[in-house]
Amino acid sequence: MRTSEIPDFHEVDKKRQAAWQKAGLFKTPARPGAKKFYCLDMFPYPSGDGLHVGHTEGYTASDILCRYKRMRGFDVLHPMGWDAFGLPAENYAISTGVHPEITTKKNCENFKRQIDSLGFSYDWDKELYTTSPDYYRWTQWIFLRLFEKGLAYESTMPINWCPKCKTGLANEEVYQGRCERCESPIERKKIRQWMLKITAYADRLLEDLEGLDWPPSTMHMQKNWIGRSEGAEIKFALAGSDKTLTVFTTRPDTIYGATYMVLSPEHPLVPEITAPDRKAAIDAYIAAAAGKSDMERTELEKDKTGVFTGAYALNPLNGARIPVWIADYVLTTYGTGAIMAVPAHDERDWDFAKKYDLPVIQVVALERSESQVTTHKSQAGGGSLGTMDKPFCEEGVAINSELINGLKTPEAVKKITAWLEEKNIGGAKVNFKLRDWVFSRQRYWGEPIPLIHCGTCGVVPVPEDQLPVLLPKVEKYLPTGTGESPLAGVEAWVAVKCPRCGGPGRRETNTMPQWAGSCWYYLRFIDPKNPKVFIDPAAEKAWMPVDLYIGGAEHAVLHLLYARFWHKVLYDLGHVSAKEPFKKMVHQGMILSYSYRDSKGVYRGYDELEIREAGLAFTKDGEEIKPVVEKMSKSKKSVINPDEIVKRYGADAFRMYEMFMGPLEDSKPWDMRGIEGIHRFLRRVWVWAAGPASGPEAAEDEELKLLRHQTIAKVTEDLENLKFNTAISALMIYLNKLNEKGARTRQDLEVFLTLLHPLAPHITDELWEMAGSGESLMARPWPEADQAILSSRRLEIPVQINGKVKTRIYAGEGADAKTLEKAALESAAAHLQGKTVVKVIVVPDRLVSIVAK
RNA sequence: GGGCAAGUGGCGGAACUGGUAGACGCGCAGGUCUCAAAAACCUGUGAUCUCACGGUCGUGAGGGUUCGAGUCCCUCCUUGCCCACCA
Repeated sequence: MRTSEIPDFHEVDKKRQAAWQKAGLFKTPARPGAKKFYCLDMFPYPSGDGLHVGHTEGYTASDILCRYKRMRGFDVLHPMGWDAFGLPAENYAISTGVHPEITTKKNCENFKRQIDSLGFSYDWDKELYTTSPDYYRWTQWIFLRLFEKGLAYESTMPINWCPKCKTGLANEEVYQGRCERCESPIERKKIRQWMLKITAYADRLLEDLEGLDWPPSTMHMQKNWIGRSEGAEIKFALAGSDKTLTVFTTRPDTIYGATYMVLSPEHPLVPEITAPDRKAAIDAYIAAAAGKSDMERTELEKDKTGVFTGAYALNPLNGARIPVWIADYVLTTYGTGAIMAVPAHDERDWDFAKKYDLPVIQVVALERSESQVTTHKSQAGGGSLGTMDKPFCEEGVAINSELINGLKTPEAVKKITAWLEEKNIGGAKVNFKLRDWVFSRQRYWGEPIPLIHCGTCGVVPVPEDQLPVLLPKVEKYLPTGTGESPLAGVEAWVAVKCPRCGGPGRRETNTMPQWAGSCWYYLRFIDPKNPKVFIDPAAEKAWMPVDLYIGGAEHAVLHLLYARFWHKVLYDLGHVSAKEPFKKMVHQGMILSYSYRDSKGVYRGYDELEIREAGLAFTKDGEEIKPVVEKMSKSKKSVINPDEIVKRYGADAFRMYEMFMGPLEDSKPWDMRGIEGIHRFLRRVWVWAAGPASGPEAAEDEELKLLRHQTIAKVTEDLENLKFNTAISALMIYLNKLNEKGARTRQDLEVFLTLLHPLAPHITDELWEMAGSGESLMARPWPEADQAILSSRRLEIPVQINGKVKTRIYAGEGADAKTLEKAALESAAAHLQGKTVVKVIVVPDRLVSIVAK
C-alpha cells in the first residue's frame, strides 16, 4: 500500500480498538504517588433506540479529557455502567411478557457495542448494572442504613391512579390529566408509601453548594428547589373553640393587616371548624379539589376560588375577628397548609380579596419620606383602604400597627417575632419548599425494599446476611388491581418468617424508584466487585470525590439532589470521606437537528433531499424546503444515528464534529455538511502525516517553530477548559501552515499527532504506528510549550487615530511604552499632518491609540 | 407570572480582565487538473461607494460612559431553557 493512500477510516477504527484492548490500555492504574483524575459520565438508561448523539457528545468530551489527563501523567478512572431499572423495559414486559432482564441485557449489549465503536476509553472491568443482585444488594444495604437512622418512614400519599387500568401512573404516563394507555381521566388515590426524609438535610444541601465548581444555573435551580425562607409561625385562637390555627408567614410584621385566613381544602381542621350552614358548600369545594390532579390544579391558576367556613380566628395582637376560608391556592404540602391573608401586601391575597370583596388594610408604607407615610396614614384612616390600586409587597415602614408603628420592616419583623415568642403563641421559623421524597413504587422492575412487616414486631429490616432480597419471577408484570406492586401476587415470596420473633411476616412489596441506583453508582465504580463492603474505604479515599461529572442539564435538580443526599448520609455514618460527591459538573448542550417539511406537509429525511447547506435543501423534484431547527424526532425523520455516521466517516470524524460544532454547553444543530468538513480535515491530516518527510531539522523555519509552540499552548489551555471547538481550530491552522510550507519534520509530526490524539485517537495512533512506533500516543507524554519561544515573537501592533486603526507597527513582546509611542507616531506621521496630538495611550503588546485634533 | 441564558456574515461559530470584529469550518463564486464529472488543490467571499488607491457603515433597537464598546451602564424588543399559586 502506498502510504499516501487514504484508508477507510472505519477499518482503521476497528484495528486500533482491537490493539488498545489487547494492550489493556484503559485499565485503571493505581500508581503510588500519582495524581488521580476521576471522570464520570452520567450512565445511560439503555433504551431500545440505542445510543443517541446527545449521549455521545458528553462521552466524547469526557473521553478527550481522560486521554489528555493520562498523557499528563494522571491515574485516570473512567467507568461506564447501566442504569437499567426503569419503566420502558417494564412496560414492554407488560405488553409482550418478555422479562425486563432479557430486554435490558439486549439493549445494554447494543449500547456497549456502540460505545466501543467510538473508541471511548472506558475501563470495562469497572462496568456495573444497577439491576444486578451484586449491585442492588448494596442499594438495599444503604436503604437499611437510612431506615436505621430514622430517615425512612411510611406515610399515606396521593398517587396518579387510573381507575380503568387499576394501576398507579408515573407523571410521565399522564397526558393532560388522562391515562396514556386508555385515556380515561386519572384520579388521585391515597396509598401507603415509603418516604425518605431528605428535608432533614435541607440546610446542608443548600450550604454545601458553596465551593462546588458547578454551572451557576444548576446551583440556582438547586437553591430554588430547596427554597429556604425565613419567617415566623403564628398560632391564632379560633373564636368559640379551644383549637388553634397555626400559619407560617415570611412577613409577621403585616399581622395587623390580616383580614382573612385561608386553609388548604385538605387541612385537618376544616371539618372541625366548618359552621353547619356552610357545610354543603365546603364539602362541595373539597370534593372538587380532590378530583383534580396536581396538574389541573396548577393549570387553573388564573382564577382563584375559595369558600368561607363560617369560622373566625382572633388576631392575637388586637383581638380582631378574622374570617376563615378554604381555597386551593393554599397548598397542604407547604408550610402549615394555612395562611393569614394580608391582601394589602401580597398579590395572591389581593386578587382573592378583590374577588370576594374582603377588606384590605394597609399596614406597610413606603419609607421614602415622612409626607408619604402621612398620606398613606390619612388614606388608611378607617381601617380599610379603598384607594390602593395594587398590593405593596416590598419592605417599608409599619403603619396602622400599634406595637410596631414607624419601625422599618426588618425591625418590625424582629419585634413581632419576639412578642409571639414571649406570649408563647409562635416564633421564628425556617421553611423549605423541599419535600420529603416518595421513595416507593408499585412496580416490578426495581430493587425490592428489604423490609418485613410482622404483626408483633412491626416493620423489621431484612438481616444483612440475607441481602440481597432478590426480585422473584412473576407471572404478570401489571400492578394488582388494588394498586399494589406485582410482587404482592407472589405469595411464596411474600410470606416469610419475621427475622426478629420468628412469627409469620410479610415482605414489603413496594420497590425502589429508578433514582435509587443512580444515587451511589459513582462510589461502586471505584470498587465494583467487592463482595464484603459496598466500597473499600481506602479505595474510596484514594478516588473520591469525582473530579469531573458530565451529563445532561435535565438532571440538574432531582438526580443531583438525591445523590448528594445519600452521600451526606453515608458521610455522617463514616462510610465516605468527602462531604460532596461531585467537585466539578458540566452539562453538555442538547444536539438539535434540522427537520424538513415539504409543501404537502410531509417530513423528509436527509437521504430524500439534496442538502446544499444547513439553510438550503431541495427535494429530488427541485422543491426548495426551508428547514426548522428542533429537537431530533423520529416522526420528523431528523434523528441522527451514530452507527451510520461512524460507518461512513469513522469514529474520529464523528467525535471531532460533535466537538467542533460549538461550545460544549450550548445547544446546537447537527449539520450533515459540517461533518464533511471535519472528514476533509482528517484526510488532509492523513495525506500530510503519511506523506514524505521534509528536509533536515537544522533548517527549521522560525515561523513554524513559533506556531508549533503557540499551538501546543492553545490546545493545552483549551482542553483544560473543555473548549474543544477552538482547540480543533488551532490544529487546523497549524496543519494549514505545515501544508503551505511543505513541512513535515519528525518533530512536527510527533507534536501534531500527539495534540490531535485525544480528539481523534484512531487515526493518530495508526499514523504513529506507520511512523515507526509500536506504542499508543496515549502512553506518551504531553508536549510542553516553550515560553522562551512564545515570547520571542514579533507582534503586530495596531495604531489607532481617534479610535480608527490607521497603521501598524512591529515590536518584540514586552517592548516598553516609550518605544512603542515613538514608533507609532513615526508610523502614523502621514495621517497626522495638520493635526495636533492631544494624547497617546499605549497598551503594551496590544495597541497604540493616538488622540489628535 | 417568576428565574436563568442568549441575540455577531448566507449558516455553525471565534474574539484574553474594554484594545485590529468575523478566527476555524460550512456554503457560495472563480480558477488548476480532466474528454467530462467527482475528488483534490489554489484564489476570493460582512455590506456599501470607487476603475483603482482608499473611504463609509457594521455585533437585536435606542441612548450613555470611554481615547476606544460585541464586551460596561440604562431603556426597549426578540428567542431559548427551567420553575410555576411556596405564604
